[in-house]
Amino acid sequence: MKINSKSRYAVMALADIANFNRQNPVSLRDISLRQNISLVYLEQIFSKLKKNNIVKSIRGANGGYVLTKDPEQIKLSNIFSAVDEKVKTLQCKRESKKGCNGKLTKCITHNLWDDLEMHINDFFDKKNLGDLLKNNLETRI
Amino acid sequence: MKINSKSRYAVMALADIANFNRQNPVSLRDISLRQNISLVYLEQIFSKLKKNNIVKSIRGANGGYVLTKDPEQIKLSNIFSAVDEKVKTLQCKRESKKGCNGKLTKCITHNLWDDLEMHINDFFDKKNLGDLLKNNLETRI
DNA sequence: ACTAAACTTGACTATTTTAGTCAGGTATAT
DNA sequence: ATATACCTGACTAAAATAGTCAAGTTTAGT
Repeated sequence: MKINSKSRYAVMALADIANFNRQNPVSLRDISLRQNISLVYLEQIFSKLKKNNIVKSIRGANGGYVLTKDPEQIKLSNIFSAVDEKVKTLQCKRESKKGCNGKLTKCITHNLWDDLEMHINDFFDKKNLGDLLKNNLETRI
Repeated sequence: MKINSKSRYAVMALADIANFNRQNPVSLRDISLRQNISLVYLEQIFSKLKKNNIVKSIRGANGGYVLTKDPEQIKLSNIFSAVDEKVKTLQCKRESKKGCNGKLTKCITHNLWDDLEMHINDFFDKKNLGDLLKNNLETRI
């Protein structure tokens, strides 16, 4: 089980913005340098974050990105769904309360994966950007 | 985030053994048919489970595999470590309490991934094969 | 008006991982 | 004997990952 780089970078970049400047726009170039993430890759990621209304962009010289909300109001689950990170532990379809893989009964491990999925999603739903900043007051980059 | 097929199959197959017969050896062929998993793939998986002392094999005609312990004593974390499933949400090294990616401070999201990793591992440490069987008494395959 | 800084978009690609297959064994209950 | 079952390692097609590349558009500042 791994977190993919898009999600990881998205969280890092947003935390960087929140950490560095909450008023003025922060340019991707700065984030790229501070967090050591490819600029062009960041552009891809921020395009999605913008579409999902997590950041807004300010164009032109001295432009950049700003958070649309307080860090406390941005849940990790919001960020992940924006960059298409999916927690998917079940192979068979969740909707079919019974019947996996064309059979009549639920597969034997169905409830287990379902449980785990809820567990992880719950975690992401409870953590927000603000929590990250608190955690890193003394060790921030 | 996904569970890979080796881990998923390992859990399914062990649950199948526990569910189907706790005394006599269960052949991979039977598991393959019941759970719809490739026989040769199962052989790969069981080779690892055996090395890690989760099952023992009985060779020859009417042979197969038996659990080495009660289902209640086989934790999912045991199974996963046997088939090399790793929960790895951190990119940087856990050991370095400070200092990620060659920098002097922890990266801003370090504690978050660390937290998540513990969360998931904890879950796998608490669940055992026996729990699976209980969950599936009425809907077993 | 110009221009450099900054964002935008979509196509493309090398590498790695995943999810297996294939071939050719060895061991043993009946 | 021999069929059934386990055992091992090399191999591979397909998908996902982690980006790069090229060619823009927009706009703040001068």
